[in-house]
Order: sequence, then C-alpha cells, then structure tokens
Amino acid sequence: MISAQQPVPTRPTSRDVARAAGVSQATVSLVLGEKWPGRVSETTAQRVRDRAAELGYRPNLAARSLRLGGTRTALLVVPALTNEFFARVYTGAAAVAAEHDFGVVLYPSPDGTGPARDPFASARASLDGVIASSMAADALDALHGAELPLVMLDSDPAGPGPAAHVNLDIADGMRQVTDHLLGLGHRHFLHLASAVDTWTFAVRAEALRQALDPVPGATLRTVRAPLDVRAGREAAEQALASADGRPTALVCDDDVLAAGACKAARRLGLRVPQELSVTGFDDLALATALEPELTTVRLPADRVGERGMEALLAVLAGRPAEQGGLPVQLVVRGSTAPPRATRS
Amino acid sequence: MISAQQPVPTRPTSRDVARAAGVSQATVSLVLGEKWPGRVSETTAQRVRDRAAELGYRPNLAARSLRLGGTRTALLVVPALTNEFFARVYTGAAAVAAEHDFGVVLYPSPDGTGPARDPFASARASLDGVIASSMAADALDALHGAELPLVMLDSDPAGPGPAAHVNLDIADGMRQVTDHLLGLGHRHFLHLASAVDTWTFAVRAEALRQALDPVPGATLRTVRAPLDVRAGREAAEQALASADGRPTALVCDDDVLAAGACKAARRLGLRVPQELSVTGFDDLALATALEPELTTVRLPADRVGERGMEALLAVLAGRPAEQGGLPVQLVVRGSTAPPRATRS
DNA sequence: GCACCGAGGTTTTACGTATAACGTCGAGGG
DNA sequence: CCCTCGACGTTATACGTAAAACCTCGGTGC
Repeated sequence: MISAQQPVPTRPTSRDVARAAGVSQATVSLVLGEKWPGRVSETTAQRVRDRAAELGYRPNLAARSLRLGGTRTALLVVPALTNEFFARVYTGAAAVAAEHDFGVVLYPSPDGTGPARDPFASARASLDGVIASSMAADALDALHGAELPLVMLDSDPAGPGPAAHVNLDIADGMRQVTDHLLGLGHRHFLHLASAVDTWTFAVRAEALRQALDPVPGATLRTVRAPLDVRAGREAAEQALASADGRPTALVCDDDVLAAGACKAARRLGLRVPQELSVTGFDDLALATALEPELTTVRLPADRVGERGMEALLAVLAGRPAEQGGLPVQLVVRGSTAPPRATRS
Repeated sequence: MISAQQPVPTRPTSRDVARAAGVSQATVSLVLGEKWPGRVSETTAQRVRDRAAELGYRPNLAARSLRLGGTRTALLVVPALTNEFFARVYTGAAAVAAEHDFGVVLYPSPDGTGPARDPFASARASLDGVIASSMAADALDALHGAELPLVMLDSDPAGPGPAAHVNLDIADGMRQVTDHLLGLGHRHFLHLASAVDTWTFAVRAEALRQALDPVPGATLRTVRAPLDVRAGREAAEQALASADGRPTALVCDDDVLAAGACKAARRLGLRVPQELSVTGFDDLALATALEPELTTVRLPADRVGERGMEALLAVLAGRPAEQGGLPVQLVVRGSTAPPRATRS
C-alpha cells in the first residue's frame, strides 16, 4: 500500500507565485518589494500581484529577516502588563513603529516570583533594538549584556551603559504638586514613596525635599511601600495612626499608592480632602474611579512611547536621538483642599 | 584616502564558533542542539561549548525558524493591555509555553480608534498558532482567514471556524451571584451589562434571566454600557435616577462597570450596601481598592492562559484539546447586604 | 553598420541553521 | 584477512527571500 500523500497545507512561497505568474522568483520579489519602481513592466507586475493575492501569499518573515539581517522589530520591556501607564507607552511606540514598518513586541518583566526568564528567548524574534523601562530592574542586566541598541525610559541619564534616554520632567511635576499644596496652605507633609528604588522615584523625593526646604515651618516625613493598593494602605495607615505631628497633606509616588492612602484615611476616620489632602502621580483610570477623584500629575505616556520609538529608530539610523524631558501636568480634582485648621 | 573599515559588531555565527573550536559548523549545531546525545565525544562537545560561551554565541532565530519551518511562538490576542484579567492570562500562557520551549507574543487589539492593524504583521514573527480572546472582535476576521491553529478564549463553542475553545463556567458564576443576592432577600434587580456583544456577556444575561425567572415577584431591568468606569457610572446613574421600581441589587457584568455603579450610587446619595447592593465580575485589583470592597466573581485567569496554551500545544501535536469549563468562585465582600426594607 | 543603451526580465548567490548523507578509522568476529 | 560496525566527524543541502550581476533584444545616434 502506497502511503497516502499528506495534504499538508504548506503556505505558498514566492516561488509558487512565480510559477503561477509565469515569471522567476526574483521578479516576484522585485514586484512585491515595491522598492524598484519601473524595474518590472506594469502588466507583469499586475499579473504577479493578482496571483499572489489568489494564492494568499504572505512573505516568510523568518526568511526575510535572515536575508536582510534585521527584523524591523523592537522589544518593549515593561515592569508589568497590568500597568496602565505602560499600556499607553506601548500604544505610542507601536504607532510610530507602524509608520516605519516596524513591529513592537512586549516583554513583561516577571514580577519577582519565578525565575527571571531571558527576555530575548521569550521574545522569540531576533530583535533590532530594545526600549526598556527602568522599573524592569531584573531584566536590565541582560539588556546591557546584549549588544543591541537600547533606549531607556525614565531612568538616570547618567546611568551605566550606552543608551538613549527618554525622560519625563518628573521634578517639575512634583514642583507643581507642592506649589498647589503650599498654595492651599499645607505645611505638614507625608510622602508615601515607592519602595522600588529607581531614578524616577528618587527624583520625586529629591524634588519634594527641595521644594519644602525653603518653606519656614514645613515638615516632611517619608514612608515607603511596594506599589500596590494594599501595601499603600498599610503603610499609610501605620504612618497616619501615629499621632505625633499628623500631616495634612499626603503626597504619593503614584496613583495606586494614593488609592491605598485613601482607604487608609477612611479606615482611620479621616475625611478626604477635608482632613487630609491626597495627591497621586500618573493619572491612571483609577484616579477618577476613586471618590473623591484624585488630584494627580498627568504623564504623557503615549508621548513617552512615541519618543522612545523615535529615539530607537534614530539610533538605528546612526542619528542622534532627540533630547529633553517631556512636560507633565498637574490635574487638580477633589482629593485636595485647604487644611481645616492649623495645629498647635 | 581609503575608507575606514567599519568595525561592525556583527554577532558570531555557529561557523565562527566552529572555527574557534576547530570543528565543522555541523558539529557545533550537533553539540548545541542537545538532541543527539553521544553523537559527539564529550571532550569535543565541551570545547565547542566553551568557545560558544566565550564568543557569546546566540543562535540566529530567523535562520532556525527558516530551517525548522516553525517558530515555537504563539500569539496571544487580547482586547486591551490595560485589562488585568488578560495580563494574568498571559502569565499563565507564558509559563506553560516556557515549559515547552515556546514563546508568547502579545497583540493588543487596537481600541477602535485608529486602523485595526494586521496582528500578524505586527507580531513580526512567523507564528505557530494563535490564542485569542473573543473580546478582540476586530482582529477575529484576520485570525480565521489565516490558516493557523487557533484557540479561542471565552467564546461561543459553536462559533464559526475550526478552533479549540477554553471557557470559564460563567453561567455558574452568575448563578452563584443570584443565589447570594436572593438569599439576602433581594427581589428587584438591575443588570448593568456590557455593551460589547460577545458570548461571555450573553451567557451572563441568559443565566441571570434563567435564575430570576422562577422567583415569584422578582423584577429585572437591564442597561448596557461600554466597559469603562465613566460609561458605567453614567448608565447606572441614569437608570437609578428614574424612580419607578428602584432596584435593590445591581448586578454588573464586570468590576469596572461595578466601580462606575458605585460612583453613581454615591452621587445619587444611595449608600452601598445599605440601600443598594452591587456585584461585579472578574475580581480585579480594583475590586479591593473600592470602598466598600466589591462582592464579585473570581475568575481563574492564569488557568485560562495555561489551558489555552495547553490546548494550542495539543492542536499542534495533533492531539485533541482538553474540554470542560473552568470553575469560578463567588467572593463575598462588603458591597452586598440584605435590602433595607421591602417596598410597596 | 555598429557600438551603445535602457527596459525587462533571469540566474545566481548569500543569509545561518539543522540534519541527512556520507566518510574514516580502529576494533572485533568469523 | 576481510567484512562489518559503531563512534565520531565532515560535507552537502534545503529552508524562502532580496538583490547583485548578468543576459537579451529592439531602438538610436553617428
């Protein structure tokens, strides 16, 4: 018995298209590549295109990458998928990438638990470059090791390794927060800071300190917490419960911590904003889901992604990447108000 | 002047390793492939491995894919990155994938705005299969067109096209919700439903209807809203404001809508849960960020991802995929309570 | 009449890998 | 002593594409 011929539905190649159109494979490549206008007569070109469409031809990306030595693919390394900020960064990066026929693949840095896998193995595609958040700390070593063009987001411009940087003007954001709160009359501050130790948070702390330093009578305490609601609540609850020098303004490193802080306040019977003003950072959807809605700093996440991709493309083309921080904007909502009364 | 030789840092190939180790390229492949134990003597193998490590050799994935005709890469199509549920699906899928030396690449279906780009072009890698959420509606056509193994998540098992299905026992979840609320004494329900028209939401509506149908005196109204906090608030506010037959229980299709509903209640002066019980679906982080915390249905998102990847691997291996819905679990928190008083 | 040219193809090659097919050599059995 | 065989490598090839290099041929300038 003759073994049945497997009807394996293998995808058509450029050679199949060539055969169908009665031309050579090279001609197909010439036509579909669209890089050599006038190289092939329009009638032949049209015939090739028709046959390609009929057969449902799609170029084999692996073969193309192998030939071209590049993949037109960038890896975006983010600290966590859940993070809405980075979802918007991705959107911006993908938009710019698409304009240049690039793709963007995500690598969510694993969250502590489990072994930190190799971002490149995971991405599966050979990559042309990497855009990485400084918050994805565990993946950073591997990134510097690989000799790929690297763009760092929101990280210390003086950091190690050669890399382009795209930064937000975080310090200015914190200044806007303090200006707002000081203007309302607040003098006693609690800083609910991130326990994650990265540049972007260090800048917040420094800016806050510098803003309050020259203000007579101003006080500042700091507590740190991991970046989730529960941890934020616990840290804030503990800090606020200690009666000594109760602050009137609680400045949080991001909206998630602020959400935790609001819960803490409620549990302690402190009304926001009457007895405690709370501010966040990021302007996530969460900020308007809370009651009262959160006064926070809006970060242009999509612009970060756009600039990141632009910087990567610049590096790949051997051009210098654009410098300069991206502006941020305080959004005043219901979680801040003048302090009810000055204390003794 | 002679043009300076470009010191292009081209990555080492298996041939470079071979040269360094004094063997042929084939031997390098044999050693590093680890598929032919005993094929190469241990001393030679060790020498090859040492040189490979020194040179920092990494196999070119494009070449490997071209040779092997597969990429060991799956595409996970999700409706939106921000969605925490799908972030956990990804985690589960990636974990199972890693065990089988597979990678997972994400394609966030663009959110209406902008042209729906081609998921495959975007992914950039040739793909071996696709796992797709039914909520990523705009990408589905392209998926069925491509002749790739397809696993659908939370979609109609009787849907079009050949595909394996991984479903949650949504109907049972909704039954648990209604049992809970009926047990508390509620009889007048408002269903805040998703305006997105997919199987998973249709099942919720149907299960809710079936559960209330046999209950004497039970009433059910339905309003629909897009899946974001603001839309949920607006829809709920409008529905609750109309005085006629005010419900005591508000059943929401997911936690995000529930968050909107809570805001609506607050603005209308209805206290949750005393005057209005609210339930969600998904058990997102948001559920415990709200005050009171949300009674909701916990969905095993990571299991969905795991089963999805397992199903895809099964299909690729020609095995049948495991059937059966995944169990879900009601989590009772502070947003539900007995209705204050029965009405006329 | 012939060298030249451009238009419109074709042939050929290279990308880096995995593996089938093929040596080669020393040991061992008859 | 010859044949076989296993152990250990090597050579050759194919994957699908892009593009450089190369043909072919009719028209053109002189």
